[in-house]
Amino acid sequence: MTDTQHVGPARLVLTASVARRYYIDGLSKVEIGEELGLSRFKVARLLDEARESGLVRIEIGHTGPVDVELSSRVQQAMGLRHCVVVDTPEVDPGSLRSELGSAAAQLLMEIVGPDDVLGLAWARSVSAMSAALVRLAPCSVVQLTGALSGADVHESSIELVREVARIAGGPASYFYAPLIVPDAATATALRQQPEVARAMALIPSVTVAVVGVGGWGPGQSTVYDAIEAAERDAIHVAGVRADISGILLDTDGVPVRTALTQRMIGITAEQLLAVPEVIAIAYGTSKTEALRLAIQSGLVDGVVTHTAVARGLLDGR
Amino acid sequence: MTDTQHVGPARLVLTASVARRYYIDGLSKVEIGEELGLSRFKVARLLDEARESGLVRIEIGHTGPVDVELSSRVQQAMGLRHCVVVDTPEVDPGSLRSELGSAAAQLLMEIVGPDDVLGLAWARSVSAMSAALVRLAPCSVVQLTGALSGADVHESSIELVREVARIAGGPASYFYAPLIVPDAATATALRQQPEVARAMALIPSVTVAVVGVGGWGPGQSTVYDAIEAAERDAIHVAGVRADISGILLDTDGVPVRTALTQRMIGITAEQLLAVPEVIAIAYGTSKTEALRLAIQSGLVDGVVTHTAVARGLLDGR
DNA sequence: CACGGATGTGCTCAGATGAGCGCAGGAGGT
DNA sequence: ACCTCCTGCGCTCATCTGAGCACATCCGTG
Repeated sequence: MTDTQHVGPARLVLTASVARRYYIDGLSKVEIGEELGLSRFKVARLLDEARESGLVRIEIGHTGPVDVELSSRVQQAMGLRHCVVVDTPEVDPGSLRSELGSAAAQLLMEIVGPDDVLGLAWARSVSAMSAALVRLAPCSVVQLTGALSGADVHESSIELVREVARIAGGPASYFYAPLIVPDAATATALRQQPEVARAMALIPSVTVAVVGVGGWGPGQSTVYDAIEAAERDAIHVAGVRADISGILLDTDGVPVRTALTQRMIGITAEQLLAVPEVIAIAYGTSKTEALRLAIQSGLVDGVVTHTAVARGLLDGR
Repeated sequence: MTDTQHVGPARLVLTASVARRYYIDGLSKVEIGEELGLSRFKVARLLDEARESGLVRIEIGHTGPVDVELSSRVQQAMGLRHCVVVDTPEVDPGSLRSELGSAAAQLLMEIVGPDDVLGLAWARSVSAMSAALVRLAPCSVVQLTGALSGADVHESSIELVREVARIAGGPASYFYAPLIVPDAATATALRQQPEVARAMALIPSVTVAVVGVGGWGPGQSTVYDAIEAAERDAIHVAGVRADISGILLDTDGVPVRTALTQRMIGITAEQLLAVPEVIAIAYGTSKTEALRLAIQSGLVDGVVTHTAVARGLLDGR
């Protein structure tokens, strides 16, 4: 109850001595006890007291741009295998994207080995990641989705795959096709093209995939931005709230098949689920709920994001 | 050598998770190992790494006005039984004195028990201490030195003893005599007065003494300020550099007998040495060296001072 | 291909540690 | 004075932990 009950300065200093000897100098409690003429129990109790009273503070700190402590909390809270939270005050989407791209690149460099098969979905953030990659284990690189041309896109899905494969020094599997085609028949036809079929046949062998995440709203998803208003609304009415590189998730994070699904060339929800390690990159607070759904879906095993989104994930619970 | 060698973010976050589970949540290494699928050795190594890399920081903090960490360091470095360092930016001697008086009072309230016999030397800082005393175990209080009248002194040595005894609720032993008399014969005569002799006979029974410390220079020692210039210089030439409530110490911290010694009514160096616990109050950076000598003399067992002096003590080594 | 060094991992075993228990001394009520 | 509660202390025993060792793997070199 009385948390700040009065303790005299002599005891305070004694406690500090014990804490310093233990935590800073690394002595054992027995040694401290012998040195100061205390029983080891007394030493242990003083140490407990020191921590409870806040006399010793233990902090887990930043080392560079990633907030490891927050990363760790999000990882645990959301049940993720990997989580990297970049601590940045940046709000400009472009700068944010390149910072996260860099962090994702570092993560990839660390976790991808020569026996892995790396799958890349098309997303501006994945593209930003490739720009920050400086080396990579010599793994195969597989294209997961068709490309989507946009105003600020200088790289196509194919060029993304080829560039990453070049850095890795491994084989690349790619195909020329758009992510969205006008009708299901065209999609079916495209999928059956030998080149496309051969590339997509490799998808089940992918061990690490990198995908983007967006909400179902303007500016949050390149898919949303690429289709007609009527279809956007229909899909929203169907409950879709998030988009993982073309895979649409409803309000419960469950993948939804829509008319649009038929018209897309890329990895399916089932296939993505089968990938052992899926890393999602998400930036901008407006995507917080989309990211939550993506995690909830079980499709995503790792997340690269920034402080504001990470806080949102934790607070929303 | 390469202290900041490159470690990937995934490992960093894993390390942070382990550190959080261990230091914040208080799990054992075995539990963490089971939870994260690591051997307990791996967990231990990650924790070592975390501390070495500075990812976890352990700080011993301030609680109130005393800098417990610095206190503890000074205590250990100087081989003291007690040390209280008040963290204050204050430089005005009066304010400093009252802050240290308060700290010394708290220390005294803590360490004095009913079986102790408390001896008080005359010093402005000891007077400041009495002003901050709010309660005390019912111990005897003994006057150690005669009084010295000064410009800013409202309390005599006698009043000091009586006031502290009143707060403690114990018997007081005091005598009416000045600290310095004109000649040795007067001093001898005074010491033989029944009242003085009776009071001073109690000095050997003192278990805790509080004294002031000054350097041998203007404004640092009330003794220095109270005598003639010629005598000051002679004593300085004799090597005296510090003054513990009338006991003069040379450049090696060894008590020196001078002509002045004969003329003082108060505790002797031998008697002070015999007191189990002598607490010295010292403030002002100019007294740093005097305090060091006082500690070196072996007469002083506890110190109450402020940050600047404490730093000086440590750095001077 | 053999080699040595560097690195990462888990094992053993002695020593350190934590949880809970019982005891002693003091405070306060009757 | 007596009792009881409460706090602080050290003990025991089962568990945890650290230091050092042995082994596997990787990697560049001769």
